Amino acid sequence: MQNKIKTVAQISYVYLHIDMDYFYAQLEEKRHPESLGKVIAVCMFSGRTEISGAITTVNYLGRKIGIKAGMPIISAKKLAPDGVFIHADREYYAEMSARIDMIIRANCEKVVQASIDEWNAFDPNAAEIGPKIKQVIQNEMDLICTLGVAPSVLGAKMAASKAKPNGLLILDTEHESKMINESIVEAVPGIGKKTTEALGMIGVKKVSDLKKTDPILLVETFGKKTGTWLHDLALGRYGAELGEEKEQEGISRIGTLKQQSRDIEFIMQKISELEDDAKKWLFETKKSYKTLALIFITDDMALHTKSFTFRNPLPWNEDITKEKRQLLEEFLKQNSLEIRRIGIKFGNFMDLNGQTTLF
DNA sequence: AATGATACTCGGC
DNA sequence: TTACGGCCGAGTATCATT
Repeated sequence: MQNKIKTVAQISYVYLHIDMDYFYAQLEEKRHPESLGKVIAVCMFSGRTEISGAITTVNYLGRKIGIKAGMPIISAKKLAPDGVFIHADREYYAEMSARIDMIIRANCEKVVQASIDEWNAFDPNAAEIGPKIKQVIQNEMDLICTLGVAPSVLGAKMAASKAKPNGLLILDTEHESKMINESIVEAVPGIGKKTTEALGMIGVKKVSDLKKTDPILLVETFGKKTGTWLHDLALGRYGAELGEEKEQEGISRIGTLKQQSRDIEFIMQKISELEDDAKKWLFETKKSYKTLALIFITDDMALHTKSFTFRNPLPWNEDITKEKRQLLEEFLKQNSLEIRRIGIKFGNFMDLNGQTTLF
């Protein structure tokens, strides 16, 4: 304890993860003061029946009584008969997200937006900047969020997960590896149900258990990429890079049919509506695409896709009636179930000379 | 064996 | 016990090419 002046190298707290708490529902709370003290859930209504649809986000009051994203609205209403159920307004959420993005960019050296309500950032002074960002978002937008600050991107993200809602957790190298090692493997982003189950079979429950696991076994079980990554995790090699901001790789629109159907004209009609909307985006962003896909959700809720890649990129206004119909007919030939929801996706963006638009 | 393209499925919010 | 949206990127399977 002699050397109290020793500076904990600030360079070790370089990454931030910023996560808006129950983002859509929090925004709607502000617009619906009558929801104060109540469950508020943001919903996507399919238009099929009065209440058919699913929950997108719910506040913590709702989560406490078991309402979750993805749940049918009718199930949620049974759990919270007095809850406030709001139509999703994605445009508004995107606007608010852009404002938060500006606040974060004004404060950090490097920023990558990870989703509509999540950011990763780099700054040598992350430990000082983190609390400040939280305060500015609170003051300027009246919104709460959770921040994690740590020596690695992974540590920052896991710190935020642990601290939410309305939290701030700053970890140095030692506490970061302690937190990660003591976590159950499922808490690590990138480890889902399947990997968790497979790890459980070889006796791995916590990240620290990975230390006792033969790396060769990990590679044999999970393949080179995942196996090596898991071994690195055990050794405390979390990887430091922030990654590059990625361009959007596709544009898709999905909708629910008024009733389930196998009628080609009826389905083609719905596809055209969705196509028009997606093409607006292609036009506005000046994208040409090489891949066209149709997305089918059958009566049993299973999702299927059929896609077609053109030899050359197509401009937004090129007629693709023939290809659409072909994909639909092919699907109907291979599947006997009725279609409940239908979608269209344009992807594999290129400029018209065939150069990729992604870096 | 590694790499890349394509088609398709899964999972998070 | 069922019920059920609309996106996105990541992951996986398969095949051709090197």
